[in-house]
Amino acid sequence: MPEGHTLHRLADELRTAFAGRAVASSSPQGRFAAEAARIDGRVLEGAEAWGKHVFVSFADAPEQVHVHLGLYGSFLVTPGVGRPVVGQVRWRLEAASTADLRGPNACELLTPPEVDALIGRLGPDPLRDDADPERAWRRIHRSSVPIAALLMDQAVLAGVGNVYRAEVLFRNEVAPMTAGRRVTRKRWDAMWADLVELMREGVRTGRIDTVRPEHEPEAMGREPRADDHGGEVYVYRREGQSCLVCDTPVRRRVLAGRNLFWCPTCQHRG
DNA sequence: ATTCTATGTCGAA
DNA sequence: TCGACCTAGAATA
Repeated sequence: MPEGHTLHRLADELRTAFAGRAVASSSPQGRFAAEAARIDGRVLEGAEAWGKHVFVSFADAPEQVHVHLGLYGSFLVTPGVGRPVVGQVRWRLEAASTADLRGPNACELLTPPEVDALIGRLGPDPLRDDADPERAWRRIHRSSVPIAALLMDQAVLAGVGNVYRAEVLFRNEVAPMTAGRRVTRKRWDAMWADLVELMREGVRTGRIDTVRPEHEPEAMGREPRADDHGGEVYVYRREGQSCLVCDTPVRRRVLAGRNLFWCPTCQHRG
């Protein structure tokens, strides 16, 4: 379930489990075998997330392993070593703990210039202290592209995915098809602050919860719902169900190949 | 048993 | 705008 919070959480887990330790590195599936062998036995130095990308570094090695989970990748860290391999494991790290990477969009060794180039293509990440939201604003405020598409553009903002996109638009009452240039500065500032808060909470809890206390089912006299993405949300994947705030049926449309969910009543601002 | 779907991204048409 | 990538679990038959 990879949006930015998942990757920052993963970087934290990898550091906690492996930083400062010599790690066994292998590719049970074989597709990362040659690269994994080059890392084998080295001391893992760090792991860091930029948007939806994770970079793992090793002592005495200039190259870093770049991992991108894509739509269905997973990187599971569990205690203990020597566990039998189940299914397709692209990369396995072992040192007291075991980390199994499956189905990634990318798992590759990158040179320092390649890492810099990749990071250079990314917009500010709300989860990073060094993020500069002004860079995102400069792109947004002179764009005719709908704000819903801009939020998903990793060159504009790094780490926001389909759930945070839908939810931050809802929480700030912004109509998704509003052109970037029609979004006010005040609204953008509020959306950025909201993303920082929501995504930090996501890193803390490992799930995406966006519903404010006053709109929780209990407060609204409704039955609690169990969402299949593991959190509580206003509109994401709630097509046809009534809006938690105004009862209007939640709408869905496909925008740039992705499902966009919104409440046509609550979301009316630019 | 098979088809479908997904919180993502790239490159060709 | 579309298919490809590539995996696991859920839904359908």
